[in-house]
Amino acid sequence: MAKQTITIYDVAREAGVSMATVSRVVNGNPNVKPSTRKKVSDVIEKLNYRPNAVARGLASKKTTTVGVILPSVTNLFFAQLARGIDDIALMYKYNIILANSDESKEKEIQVFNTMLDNQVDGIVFMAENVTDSIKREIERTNTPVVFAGTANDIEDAYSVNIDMIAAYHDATSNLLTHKKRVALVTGRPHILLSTQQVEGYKRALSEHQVDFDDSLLIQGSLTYKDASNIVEQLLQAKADAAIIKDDALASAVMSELLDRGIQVPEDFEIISNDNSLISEIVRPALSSIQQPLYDIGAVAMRLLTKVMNNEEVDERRVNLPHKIKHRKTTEE
Amino acid sequence: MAKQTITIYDVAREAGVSMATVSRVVNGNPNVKPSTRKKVSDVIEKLNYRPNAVARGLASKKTTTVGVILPSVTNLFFAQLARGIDDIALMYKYNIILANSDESKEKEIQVFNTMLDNQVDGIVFMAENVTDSIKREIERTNTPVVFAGTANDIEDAYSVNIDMIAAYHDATSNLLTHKKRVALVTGRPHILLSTQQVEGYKRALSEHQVDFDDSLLIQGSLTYKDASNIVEQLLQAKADAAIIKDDALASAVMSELLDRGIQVPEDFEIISNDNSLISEIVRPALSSIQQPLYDIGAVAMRLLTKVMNNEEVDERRVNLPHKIKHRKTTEE
DNA sequence: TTGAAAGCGCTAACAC
DNA sequence: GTGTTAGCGCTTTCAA
Repeated sequence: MAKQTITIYDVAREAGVSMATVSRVVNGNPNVKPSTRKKVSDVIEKLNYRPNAVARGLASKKTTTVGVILPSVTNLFFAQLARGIDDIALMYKYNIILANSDESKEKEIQVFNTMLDNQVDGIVFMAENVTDSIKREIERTNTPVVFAGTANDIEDAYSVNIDMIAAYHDATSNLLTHKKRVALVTGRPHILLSTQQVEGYKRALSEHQVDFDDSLLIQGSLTYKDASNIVEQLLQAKADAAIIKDDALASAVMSELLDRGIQVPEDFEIISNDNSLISEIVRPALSSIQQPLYDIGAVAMRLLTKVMNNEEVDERRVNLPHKIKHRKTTEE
Repeated sequence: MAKQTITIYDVAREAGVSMATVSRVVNGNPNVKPSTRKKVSDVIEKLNYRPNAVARGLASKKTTTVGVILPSVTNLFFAQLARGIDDIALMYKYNIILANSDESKEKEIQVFNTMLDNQVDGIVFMAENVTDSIKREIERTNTPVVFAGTANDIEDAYSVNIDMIAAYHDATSNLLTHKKRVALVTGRPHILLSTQQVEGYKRALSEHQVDFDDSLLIQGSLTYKDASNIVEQLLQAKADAAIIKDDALASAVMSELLDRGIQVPEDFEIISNDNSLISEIVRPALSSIQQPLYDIGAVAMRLLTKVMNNEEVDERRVNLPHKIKHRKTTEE
């Protein structure tokens, strides 16, 4: 037997007031006499009334929920960002709809639109890169969108990130103090993120007066399963150090190197990029570019709350500080 | 300037039909003449009409969204489950609201109720253990709930899992073929999951005629940061093998062991339990209990769709098969 | 401080 | 096949 859903009308009747009054107490509207507030509250308690968020959403045109789109929950990089988003959302009493895009650009657009259908008040968007089609969707809607940890060059976009060029510049410079042939292993070429990383890398190179060597640049949709091939290329190119795009890949590469009797960091230094759990667990522990992942998520969500409330925001685009965390795969 | 939201009414007027007809074509109701279907579809296209899911939810009392509760997105174990859930939800056209409980039992109840407020059609619930208070909430609602990968002893609950007792029995037996002093590192005592794991462990022990030794049982809210303490205890107890509750902890323990010059697997064998990415990446690669995580999630979601549609389900409680995956931390 | 009433955008009988 | 209409449960003017 289905339990009866109890509505605002039931509460009103039972308390001997109008629906409007019940609505007011539920929403903390101050214009209610304390005694009637008490009376209504008691009835709410007694009847165990819970407002229907869907009806509320329809009537008020606000759902107090925000959508979060990320490539994959199993990707620790984005999962960390999600934590920051989640905490701040909770703090500002927004609900979260989290959706995987599964790294598929079609699904990305689909979940984006599903969120709009569900009348989310705003969206935090994360991806490895921003395609033109998703750009178009974002422009078409009035729903505010902020990018978190996602390279983008959209003029007036809300975005929080680190200065990726500077980060890769720093990592490269670090490596260049002990090593001669520093390789760079990034994601697919032509996407903005890779472009930025390569740019930082090249800047450091030229500062140190070393010529860019094409064979030291390895790019692609690489996962840890490609480690063996990558090591092959690295060795061929006589690399003695590398910056590697994520922790899983970096540790796989390191293991492969170790298996071949190459000492890390003596013969080969590594700087990774996620600074996830993995970097601490493997031996030797991975030195890593340290992005304030949680903070990026948190700041992005905070920014979104401002936009949703039409508050003034001074900077649409914020860069948070990064560091190079030296663990055991770089020399002192 | 806000773009005008266009409604079903606009489409109806423009197409010269009634709202009901528009509703019918939007919902694929067959009772529409092809020619008018075409006409309406064209207008929908032209006006770029998108149905408001909130209004639909209110009118139909179905939101076609399901809630997914998990302890943490950064926990790879649950993230894997979430993937399976997500894929099947997509297949059956359900939207997902995913919420972190942050391993807090209060937040767990809060997100549970928020989901009910939002009129989800069903919930997939994941946690390390099921408290009485969440049990009570689940009983209070008519919204179907299925447990995925979470130990529970609720009589008539929908639940998909592995046979944890058997899994730990198998792991222990395996270890016992080469080693004498097999330790067990589990989560907090007194929760059902740990109880099951200990039971499987003890069964194998007695089958192999070895007495249970209290000092070989290490329990608590352990994370990889506790590795050093755990190794201390392990060594003190003269353990030469261990089953360890998750990959992060297992690899941290292994690193600690290695640091102390103890050979794995020669001097010490390890079986881990998540079978995540981490187990493949670390060296030596972790042998592990292999749970069909993705499948557990997928089957749970499939089960939920049946319950939501009032379809017959023959088994409320399903156990999926597990395996012991031998990598490099166990002897052949 | 409170209530009446008109929607929010859609679905689902029911009638034609 | 198609249209009419009464809600779904709530918020929000507006008036009192």
